Amino acid sequence: MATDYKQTLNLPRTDFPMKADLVAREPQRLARWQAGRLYERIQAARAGAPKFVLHDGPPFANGDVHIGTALNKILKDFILKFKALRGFDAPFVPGWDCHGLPIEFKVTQDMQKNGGPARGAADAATVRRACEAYARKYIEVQRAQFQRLGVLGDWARPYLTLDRQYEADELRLFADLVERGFVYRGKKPVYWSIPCRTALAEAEVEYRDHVSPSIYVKFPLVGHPGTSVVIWTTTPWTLPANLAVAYNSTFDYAVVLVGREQFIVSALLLPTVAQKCAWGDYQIVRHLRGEELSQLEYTHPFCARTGRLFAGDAFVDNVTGTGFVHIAPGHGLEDYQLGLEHGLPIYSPVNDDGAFTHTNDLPLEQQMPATLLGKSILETNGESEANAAVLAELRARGALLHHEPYTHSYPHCWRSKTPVIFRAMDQWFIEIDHEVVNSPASAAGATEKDKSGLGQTAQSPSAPFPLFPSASASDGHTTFRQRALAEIDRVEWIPDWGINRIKSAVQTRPDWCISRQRAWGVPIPAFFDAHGEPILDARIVRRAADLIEQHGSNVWFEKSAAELWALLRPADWQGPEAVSKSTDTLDVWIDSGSSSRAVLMRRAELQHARQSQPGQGHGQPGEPSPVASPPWQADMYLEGSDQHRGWFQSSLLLSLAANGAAPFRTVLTHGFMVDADREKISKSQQAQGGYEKPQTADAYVNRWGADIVRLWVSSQDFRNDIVVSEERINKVAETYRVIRNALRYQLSNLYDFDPGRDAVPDEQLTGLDRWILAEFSKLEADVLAAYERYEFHVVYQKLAQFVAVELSAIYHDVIKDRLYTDAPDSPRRRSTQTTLHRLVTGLCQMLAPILAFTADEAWEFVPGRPTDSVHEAHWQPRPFALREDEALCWQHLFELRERALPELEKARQAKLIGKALEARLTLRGGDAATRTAQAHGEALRELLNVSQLTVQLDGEGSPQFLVAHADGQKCARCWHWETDVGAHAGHPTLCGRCVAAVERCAG
RNA sequence: GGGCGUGUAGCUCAGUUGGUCAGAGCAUGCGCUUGAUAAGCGCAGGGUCACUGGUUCAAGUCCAGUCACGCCCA
Repeated sequence: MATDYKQTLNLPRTDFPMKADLVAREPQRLARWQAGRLYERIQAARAGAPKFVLHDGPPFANGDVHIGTALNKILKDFILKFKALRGFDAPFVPGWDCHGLPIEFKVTQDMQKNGGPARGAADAATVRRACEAYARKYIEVQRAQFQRLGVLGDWARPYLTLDRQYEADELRLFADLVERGFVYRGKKPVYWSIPCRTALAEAEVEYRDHVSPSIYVKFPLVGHPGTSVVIWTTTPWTLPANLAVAYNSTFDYAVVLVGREQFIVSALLLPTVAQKCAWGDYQIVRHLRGEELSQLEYTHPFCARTGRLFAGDAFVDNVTGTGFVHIAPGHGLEDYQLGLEHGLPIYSPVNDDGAFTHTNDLPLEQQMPATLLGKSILETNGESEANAAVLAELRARGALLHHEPYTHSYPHCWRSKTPVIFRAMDQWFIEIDHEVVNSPASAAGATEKDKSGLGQTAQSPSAPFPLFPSASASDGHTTFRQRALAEIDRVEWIPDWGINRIKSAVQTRPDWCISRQRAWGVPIPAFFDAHGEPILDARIVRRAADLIEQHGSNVWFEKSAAELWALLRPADWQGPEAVSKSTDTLDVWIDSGSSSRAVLMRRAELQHARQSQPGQGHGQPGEPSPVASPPWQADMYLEGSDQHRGWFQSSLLLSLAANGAAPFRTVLTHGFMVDADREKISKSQQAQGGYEKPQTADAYVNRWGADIVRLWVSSQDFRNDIVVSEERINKVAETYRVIRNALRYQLSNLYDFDPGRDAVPDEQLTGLDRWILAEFSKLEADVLAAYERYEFHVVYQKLAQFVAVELSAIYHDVIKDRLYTDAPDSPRRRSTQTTLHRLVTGLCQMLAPILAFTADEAWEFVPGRPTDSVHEAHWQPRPFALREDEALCWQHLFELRERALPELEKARQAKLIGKALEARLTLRGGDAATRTAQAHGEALRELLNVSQLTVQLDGEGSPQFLVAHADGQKCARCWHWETDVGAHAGHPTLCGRCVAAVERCAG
């Protein structure tokens, strides 16, 4: 009976499921990884191996993991898994950024909603405790979500910027900056809520319509009697702070005669201005180009001082106003920047209550008239005392040309709902152009550190590594900005245009305002003396760091100024005594930017061996060897390209200033998530209900599984934008199935293969097996190179195409016959099994960084696998090259295959044959390929999957194939058409080859 | 408005220094197979390489400009 013969075949069998069911099965594997401490096992196995340190940029501990954040972590995981697979010791210490406004804002909002203290009256310590609880809650949430993505790391010991030790190290780094003279006190305008008596952040202001007084004011020019420029403003109360007027150098200005006075305004805006100011009868005297205004000076309309005109092309527009913008550097951001450029005082004659006051920025006689003092800016019933008083002054002096109500969008305090003002406040700054010297900084801090005896101090940054090693100036005088730019050149930036981004960020950045009037942050341990003068001293900061390391930073907010001063005042203190403490916190970019000190230097597992070579990847041959890299310097930072101006910059500046070197050797950046229309996706759109697409990582993982998400991440060139769309992910899922099926096919044909017993040596492998191993070896080299360049999309493409073409369409298709029909232990079958075993082993390893779950799942089915998990394996590609003649032979055979397949297809269309095994092929030709075919007829027959092939060498000419139906009868076992079917009496339906196979089995 | 990027078949990507470079895989359509079967194989149709001008004997490949999108500034 024919069906019996099926039992004599070696049909594939495996428990490796065809259906992945990732959503259900991945969590089980994850649980096993965790129970078996996989990360720790990998680390232990790599102890002593060369280090590869990728330092995690801390995501904000707020909300679910966004798909964009998932992309970032997955990319990091690709690299770390790859490095570990290649034998590196590649630890991963994940981190979280915990402080900052979004959390404080949310927490205070919730407190208010829940009937808590209104208007932010809650004390800082209470708010801070709530903030910490909030951050810790989301750290837990995000930790689970990151782990679910298959990201391995030291999740039990992440770094948190709210950890006491972190905060302490951050302050120690800050103390170094203070000691080296980087930190100074200056002024900068901030949003200020008068009723709440507090500074507001951008996120805390809401824009609402508001009616302001719109006024046009004369500013008489010095040396041009009877001539004034005209400015327009909607905040009359800022006029006492006016120190300059801005024009646009690209505009055309008109000088117009009105009665006996001359006014200068933008020519384009003249008609509007003339109408507003009721210049019924005016004439244009002449035109001025913008640059002709640059030397002009004016007299303040009601203060005894003069000001100058400056170009402000960036913000002086030709749409509203007069073409002249009144500048009060203490009351506006653009004003502030222009003021800085021209060395104007950041003058802000408004006190905490929002009332006019004199300050010591200007001589008293130059400040506002006494009639204005004490007037409040805050509106009551739509009227502002300050505005009214200013208008009165202007009217009294005939300076007011026009006044009308004006409705526009204006920032309001989110809590009190009142209009906010922009007001300059004292702030701490880091001076970017600080002059630095080439010699190492004094060790003054170290002695104090030793004395304190509190806590442990992070590794000293100085010891064997000179500060600012990259300095080239011999005169010993360079600015810190120049040092930073030089250091940037020593870092490898991928993609290479990244260096432009970071350089322009460093080149153009202003001094770094590092103080915030917020509660949820690391306190700036400064005091004030009886005169309100600040006390900021490196020794005090270090003692505060020790205190905070012991008690947490809430100690700063809970203890009184006197208590703190008593604890922190150095014994030999000569300076003024403190009477109050600072309540400012550090900019959160100082938090995350300090991780070089608080994490890279702190954690033993992140240290490179001392004899560490200069960073791999940079340093050209022939170039003088640069200073050895410090052992704590990370091999890589990997974040979105927005971080050039963010974390990359803050980390670089802080580490260079305090540790003497950049914290990274290589910086890799990725693009951003965009949707199918290549428009950005954002959480806010989602929140507004306009977006139904889920944008949390979990939403994708729960629908497709982590491996599909990971494969999708790998499939696109992350240096550009990454398209997230259902269509795209479904395509990737399709590729996943193809890969999974190929693995399954390979595993299913190894059920009776024991590599120790059955493996066939290379030189005894069949030609086809040697061919695929050579192809695989090329793939391996390509994939390895792509991984090393971090081009995962190339890995994806190469792997997917290899699986689809070389494996599925060719090799796997062809070897079915030998695997199924040869005797189980025939040399030919064992040769092919040896090859499959090698392929599946290599594929699992190659796939492991990307398909973290699936590669590990398949690995468990590989006979004689060398390690328990694929992630513990050491991937060492085995080159396999064909001899030259062998390679040429296969090249010929595949050329012929290309010609034969269309002929077979034609025959199929003509209903001459169905499957290829029903065909008899005749090849006729005279070229080299045909000669090869004659010599290797059986190999070609097998490659074409036909039952019969005849080769006829015939003069010249390119090869031609003729298709006919195969001769003989179909063998019931192997389905070949053979002329010897029926020749054996015992097996009348079998061909000779099958008779042999069957009898061998039976015997 | 400025800086930095990106723009090749429906999708994701290859296309070194300008001259068979218009390719691959997937998807689609049409067949075949039913011993990888919620699988497998074959064949076919798809692109004026964003657009417009230049340089050149010759340009996805160099230059300029335009448009669209992204990031960062303003």
